[in-house]
Amino acid sequence: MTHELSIGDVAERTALSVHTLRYYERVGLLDGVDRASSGHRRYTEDDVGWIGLLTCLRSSGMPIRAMRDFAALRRGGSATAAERRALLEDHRQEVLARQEELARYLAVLDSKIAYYRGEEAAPPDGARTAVGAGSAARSRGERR
Amino acid sequence: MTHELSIGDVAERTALSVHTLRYYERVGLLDGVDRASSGHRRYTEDDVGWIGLLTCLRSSGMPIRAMRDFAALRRGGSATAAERRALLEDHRQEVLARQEELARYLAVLDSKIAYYRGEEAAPPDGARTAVGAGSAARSRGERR
DNA sequence: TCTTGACCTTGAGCGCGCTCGAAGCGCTAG
DNA sequence: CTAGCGCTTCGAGCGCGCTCAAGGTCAAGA
Repeated sequence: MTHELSIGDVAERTALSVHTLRYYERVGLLDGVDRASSGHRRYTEDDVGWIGLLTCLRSSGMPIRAMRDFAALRRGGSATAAERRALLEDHRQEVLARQEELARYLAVLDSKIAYYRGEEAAPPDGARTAVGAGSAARSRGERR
Repeated sequence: MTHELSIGDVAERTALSVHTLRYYERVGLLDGVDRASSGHRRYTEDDVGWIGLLTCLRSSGMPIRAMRDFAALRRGGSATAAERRALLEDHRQEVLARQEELARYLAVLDSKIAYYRGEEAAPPDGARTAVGAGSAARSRGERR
């Protein structure tokens, strides 16, 4: 009764486009998706679950490259469980760091907004108000 | 005594590259940067403050396009204060929403990690664990 | 005097993550 | 029978935010 899912079905359920699903497969995030005799992809419930996890990683800011590594480990089976866990824990730290960073920016925004409300004194358009600047330096791209 | 700053000085102080500073000017985020007789840019402390605010907006996920709008309003002087405030408040909401979203993904990650610790039962690699899926649908690009 | 280096402009290039166009096949409803 | 739709592949294209290369000017130090 597991009426194997078409790419369109999966697109609907995961809120990804069929384009993106095919793209994810191309770049190595999804492997071994079954095919019907017609050549059409047939996804299992497990595939959908895995795609859900991928979406969680992606939407929380993990780059495709790292997701690919994670997918590769998964291919390696239970022997790679510790590595996968480590990867997830690293990512968890990134997410926490990002949250904290956002909190700091929020504080800046709040003070700016307060200034515009005329409830607080602040310099004309944003001197002094900036976050550390020398603090968190380089990189990363987030998404959603 | 306000020894006007060169682009290199500002790059150092803002942790942006000189390329980025020139790019920001090109796309309309910074206007009317003074020039020395040599044609070299000379930034004021106020410029540095404004760039700090821009960096805050950018790093908290505001796209360049919206920043451009904000810069345009600023050009409009005090008459646009209310609009600028509204823009900042909208952005504040975005940041809050993003934080909450990250919190949800964090919960997923935590349960996955717990599973890998063998402390919790979870399906083989991520069925069922996904966030709402039909919830927050489209868009946005974040950064840092 | 010569060299170095920070600056200038213009325009091209890049990495990322999709997104789409073209051409074609196959199932199903009318 | 045929129209239409959803699927297939392959490769190109796009939006974003930088980033860099080329070629030139200028000013200070060895």
